[in-house]
Amino acid sequence: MTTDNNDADGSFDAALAARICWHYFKEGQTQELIAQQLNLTRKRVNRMLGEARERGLVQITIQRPLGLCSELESRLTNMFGLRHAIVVPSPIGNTDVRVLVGSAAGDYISDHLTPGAALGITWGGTINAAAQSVRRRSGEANRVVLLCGGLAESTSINPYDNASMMARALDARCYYITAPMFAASAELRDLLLVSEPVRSVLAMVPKLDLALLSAIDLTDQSKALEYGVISWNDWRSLRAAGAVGDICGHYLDADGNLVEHSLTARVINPSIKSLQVIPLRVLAAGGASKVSIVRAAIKAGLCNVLITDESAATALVRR
Amino acid sequence: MTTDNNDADGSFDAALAARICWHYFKEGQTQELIAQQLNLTRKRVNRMLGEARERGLVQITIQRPLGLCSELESRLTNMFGLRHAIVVPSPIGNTDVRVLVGSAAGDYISDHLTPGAALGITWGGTINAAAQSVRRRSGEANRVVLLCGGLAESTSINPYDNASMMARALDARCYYITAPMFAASAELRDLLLVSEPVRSVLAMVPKLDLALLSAIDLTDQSKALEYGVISWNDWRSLRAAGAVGDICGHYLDADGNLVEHSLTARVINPSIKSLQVIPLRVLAAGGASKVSIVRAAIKAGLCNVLITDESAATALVRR
DNA sequence: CCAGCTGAGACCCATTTGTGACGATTCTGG
DNA sequence: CCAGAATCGTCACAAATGGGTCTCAGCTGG
Repeated sequence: MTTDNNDADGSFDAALAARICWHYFKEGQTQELIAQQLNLTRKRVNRMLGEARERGLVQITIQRPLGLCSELESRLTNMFGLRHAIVVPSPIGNTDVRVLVGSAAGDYISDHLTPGAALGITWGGTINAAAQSVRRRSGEANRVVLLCGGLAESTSINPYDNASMMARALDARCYYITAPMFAASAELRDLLLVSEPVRSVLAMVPKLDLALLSAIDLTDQSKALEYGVISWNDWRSLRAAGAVGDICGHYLDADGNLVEHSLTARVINPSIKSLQVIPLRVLAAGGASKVSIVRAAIKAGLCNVLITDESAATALVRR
Repeated sequence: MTTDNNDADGSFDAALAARICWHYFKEGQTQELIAQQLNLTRKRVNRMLGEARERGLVQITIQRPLGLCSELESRLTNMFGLRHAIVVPSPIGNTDVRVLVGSAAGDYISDHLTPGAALGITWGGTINAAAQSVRRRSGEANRVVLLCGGLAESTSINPYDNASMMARALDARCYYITAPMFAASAELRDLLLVSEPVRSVLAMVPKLDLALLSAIDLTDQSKALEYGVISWNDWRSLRAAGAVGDICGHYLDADGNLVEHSLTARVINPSIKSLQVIPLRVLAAGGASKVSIVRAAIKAGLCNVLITDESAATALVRR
């Protein structure tokens, strides 16, 4: 009874969990019965089901289009000239909208990432959720490129974490920018950009097939602020300079123009141009706080596929 | 609030159902809360959730490989030289094994049917379940070809029904053999085989990319008998002639050889040869009663991908 | 016009599920 | 070997779920 955990995780019997999930979700049996048959306690079955869902071992897909949302989708597509728009219902409970949008993003990736294709990703809760809900595949020679530098201080959500999760789910080779998100000085940044291995990873960006981008906002609910990615001071001065958020380290104002700021000279990221030539630039962001930066990103040509939620979509199509 | 039912079905609000499913499965809210938010009764939400699952509007996928089964899978693959083998847990309740195997078959189709590809299918409960659980797609120019004739008397599961469901799920053009499964006489069969439109549909078969085949057994639990597809007399004489079942109307003995019988001269179906050249010949069949015919099908070169359940797989690898 | 049918909501109840408390068992580090 | 921690099973209970019945309104066909 070998349990080959290809997950880098010791204490979780994926084989057993999969079997339990099968009987529960596919066969529709009761947890009690499954426990009896498998010689487990009901409690155990219950917990493993929960854990399996959390780990994305069971994937639940809802047939699109999602009705009401599809009208918003076509209006977004037409209004902004997008390739695709996907709108999911806004949470009615206190669920994190990022999980929902991310889940839809994972589905989108699963459907549009062809074998052998290269995927660029950024970081954040949305991307994290996407990685969790992307359909597992193996042996399709995909590559994942992380489009930003790392954070030394491990927050709950770390770029390297995001990338590694996504790569694991896709059985992809993963390329990291081995540099901080913000270099200590502009000089250091310029140095790092042209030095290996950062240079060659950044050189991959224009050849990516698909980029999964997230939007960092600069509202007072900004996660970047909460996680301490940017200082309170930077937050204030960025806002003062007109920035409404950033895409992959490019700070934009409401019209999609680049904002100059002391921080922008220290960011280690792919150039705007190299992002703009990626065929599918998927921006996944939901919630009211992301509306401005999403609109800016579209204007800046950084997004031709939008995945968002109903509330943000409604705000976007107004005006 | 337009409800565009592209399903050929009046009384079912797919948009609403999708929204309910989203809040329930993705967001994890309670039926009560969803009902409140959407101004529905809890009962209604409950019923729509059930209906949505039945209609395959929500798809639940469990990350493969399914542990214990994966050992059986590799043994099957090696022992019979298959391209793939997929083994799902046998039902522990009184669930129909065909639904489970069919569901796995639907997943397989979803993963392996490339855009523009042509899919041949047969009929039966397994295929029905597969059609229900295949991931919906649209605009991918797939084609579905039904590989057998029809049954005039509408049983609960009719070939034309299966084909139409599958085609609808894939947004595919569907090609039917406009002839009975068994012609009234051998002469009529020969006539039909060379006459339009039967001839040209059969001519498509060798060019199919993927065939989803089911196995009809001749045990005393045979569904063919139950549904009255073959008479009790034929059943007896076919068994007496050594047949253990049929694949797409080709009756085989335990070693995979064709069985001669008065019935075989009246079957309207694609030739063995034309089936054998299809790159992916997926046989989906589970349960103890199918073991012999599955083994025969593999020997006859009618199957290079097998989807079955644990009990059948165990029996197959023994001996 | 009315008996009968159908579908939907209201209400009710048995089952199933999620979760917390508590005690037993195993693991771990000294 | 032992103390403490972590894990796991048992029990209990509240919440959530899935069916059932009942009733009523609207419609149907005679």
